[in-house]
Amino acid sequence: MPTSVDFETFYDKKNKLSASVQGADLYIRDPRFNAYMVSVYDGTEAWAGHLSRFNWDALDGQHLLSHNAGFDARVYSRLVEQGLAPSLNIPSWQCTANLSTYLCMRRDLGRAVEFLFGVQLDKSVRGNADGKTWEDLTKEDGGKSMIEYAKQDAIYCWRIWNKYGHLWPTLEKKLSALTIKQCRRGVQIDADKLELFIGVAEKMRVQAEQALPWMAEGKKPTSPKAVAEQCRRVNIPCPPVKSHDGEEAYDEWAAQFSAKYRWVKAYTDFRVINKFITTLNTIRERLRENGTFPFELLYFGAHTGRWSGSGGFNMQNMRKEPLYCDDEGWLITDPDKLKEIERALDPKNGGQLPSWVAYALDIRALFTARPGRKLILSDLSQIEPRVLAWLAGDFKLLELLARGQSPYEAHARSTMKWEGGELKYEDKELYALAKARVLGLGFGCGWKKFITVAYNMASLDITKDDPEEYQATNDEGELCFKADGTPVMKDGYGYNSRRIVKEYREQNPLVTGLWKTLDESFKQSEGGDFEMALPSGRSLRYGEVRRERRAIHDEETGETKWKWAMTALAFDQKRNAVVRKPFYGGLLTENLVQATARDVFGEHLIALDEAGGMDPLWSVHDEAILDCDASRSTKDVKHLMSQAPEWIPGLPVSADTQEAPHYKK
DNA sequence: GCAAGATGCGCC
DNA sequence: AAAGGGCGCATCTTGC
Repeated sequence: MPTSVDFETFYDKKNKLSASVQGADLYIRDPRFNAYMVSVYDGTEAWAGHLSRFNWDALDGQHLLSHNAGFDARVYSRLVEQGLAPSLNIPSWQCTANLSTYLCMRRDLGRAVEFLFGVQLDKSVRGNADGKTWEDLTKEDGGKSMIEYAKQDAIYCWRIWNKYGHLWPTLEKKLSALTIKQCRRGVQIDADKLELFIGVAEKMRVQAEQALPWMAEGKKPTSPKAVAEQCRRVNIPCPPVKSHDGEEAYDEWAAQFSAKYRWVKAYTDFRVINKFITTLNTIRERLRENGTFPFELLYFGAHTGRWSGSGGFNMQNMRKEPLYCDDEGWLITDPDKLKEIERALDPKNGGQLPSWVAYALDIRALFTARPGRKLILSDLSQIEPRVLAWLAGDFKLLELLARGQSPYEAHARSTMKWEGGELKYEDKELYALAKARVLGLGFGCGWKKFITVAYNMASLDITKDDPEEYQATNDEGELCFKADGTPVMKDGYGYNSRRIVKEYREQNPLVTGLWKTLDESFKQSEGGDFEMALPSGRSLRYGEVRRERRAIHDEETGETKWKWAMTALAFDQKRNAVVRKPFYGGLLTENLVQATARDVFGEHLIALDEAGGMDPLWSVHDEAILDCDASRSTKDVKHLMSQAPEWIPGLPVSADTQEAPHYKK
C-alpha cells in the first residue's frame, strides 16, 4: 500500500512568495521558504504535525503519493539539501492531481474530491494561511485547524489513488511521471545570449516608447484610452478591435495611418517587445546556477489530453520568428522587408542577415543541449489529417499517405481530381487550396470562417475571384479595393468560399459521415453522459447531455436569435471550471482527432524516453525536443517517431527530425 | 487593493 | 442547418 504525503509550506502572496508566482524551483530555494508541516496517510493511520516531530523512517522504502507530486517531491529534496530531512529510499512518487485531471479534468483537490466522492472539502484553512508562519498559526489555535486540514488532504489524496488508480493506464502513469521529471530537469540556457537579447530588446523598447505622444502625459504605453484620445486629437478613426472586427481590418487601419503617425506602429511594437522582454526576464530570474531553466508543463492540461504550458512561462508558445532590429533600434515589421530577410537567410542565397539588420533576437536560440550533448528536434508530419483519414476509414487516402505523399497532395489526388506530378511544384494554386481544405474543412468549419482560415493557413485569399456583384462599392459607385489590390467584398459575400466548402463536403463523404455519426450518438445520449471511445482505449466524456435553447447574438444586425443546441458539461480553460457548452459533430470530430493524435505522440514520447541515451526535454503537441548523448542520431529518433501504435494499425506516421545547435522553428 | 473581464500576442 | 479548436500570460480598465 502506498503512503500519501502532503507538505504545508509558508507562502506570502503579497510579497510574491509562492510557487504559483515564482515557479516551484525558485520558491523552494527562496530564503523565506519554510516547510513547517507534513501530513501522511497509509490507509489506516493519518498523522499530521510539525516537521520536527515527524518520524521520517516511516517513509523509507515506501511508494509515495501526493496531490501535485512534482511540488512535494521538490520540497522533500530541498529539506534533504537543508539537512532537515534524511535521504530515504523512495521507489516511486505518483501524482493524484495528474490522475484526477485524467479522470475528470479537475486538478485541484477540492474540486476533484467534490466530483469523485461527492464530498465538499473546506479549503479555507489554506487560504487563511497566506502570510502566516507556523508560529502565527500556533498562536491562533495551537495549529489545530491546520493539522486537521493537512490530515484531510493526505487522506483524500490516498483515497483518490485507492479508488481510481487502477483506471489510469500504465502509459498514462509513465507520461505523468515523465512530465514531472522534465519540469524539474529543465533545459540548458545560453546565458550570454540571454543577456545580449535583453540588452538589445530594452533599447528597442525605449525607441518605441519615445514615439508615443501620450507618455509625456504620464499615460501608460499601451493604454487603449490613451490611443483612442490620440486618434481623436489627430482626427483619425480608432484602431479596429482585432478579436471583433478581424485582424485584416486592423492591418488596413495600421497600413493607412502608420506612414503619417509614427506612434501607430510604435504602440504595437511596444507590446511585442515588452512581451518579449518579460518572457526573457522570467528565464533570467529562474535560471539555476548550472545554467538550466526549470519550467512547468501540465500533464493533461487540455481536455483532449494535450499538455499545456503553465507556471508563469509557457514552453509551448515561444514565438517562431525572431525580432529583427534595424540600425536605429526600430523593430522591423514591414512585410516586404521581412520577406527580404527570409530570402537572404536561405542558404541558397548565402544564409546571412542583410546588412541593414542589426540584430535578430530569436528566443528559441536560447534553449540548447547540456554541455557535451546534442539537441535533436523532431515533429510528427501533419499528424491530425492522417489521424482523421484513419478514423474516417478513408483507405484510398491512407494508401497515398503510406506511399509517402503529403496529406495535401494525397487529398488533391483523392478528391480534387489531381493526376499530374508533384502538386506543390506543378500547381501552386491548387496545392494551396488543398492545404486550406485539409487544414480548415475537416471539422465542419463554415464558409465565413473558412475565408480567414484559408488566409491564415495557406495564405490564400479565396474572395479575390468572387463575382463582381459581391464587391463593395463606394458612394460614387466605384468598386472598392484594398491597399494590396484585392477587392473589398460586401456583407453576405463569399461566393467562392461557399462553393469550396460545399464541394469539400460532397467530395469527402467519409469525413462528413464521421461528423454525422458522432452528432447522432451525441444526440442519443441526451439525458445522460456521452462517452467517446478513442482507438487507444481511453475515452472522452461529455457530461449530462441536454437539448436546450441558446441565445445567438447576430453581430451584424444586432438581433438575438434563439436556437436549439445540444450541450454538455465540459472543462472551460478560461474560467478554470466545468461549464455547459454546445457540441456538434464537427467539433466532436476535432476533439476525437486531437485526442487520438496526442495518444500516438504519447506512445512516441515514452518510447524515446525508454530507448536511453536521449532525454525528451519537453514537447509541443506533436514536437519533441531531445537532449541526446553522442551515441544517438536523428535516425534513431525518426525511426521511433515513425511507428504506428498497435492500437491504430495502418496509420501512416512520419516525422521530420533534425539535429540543431539550439531549439528552432 | 484586488479580482474579473476584455484585449492583445504568442503557439499547435 | 450551421458551427474551428486546443492552450497561457501580460496589460489595462472597471467594479467592488
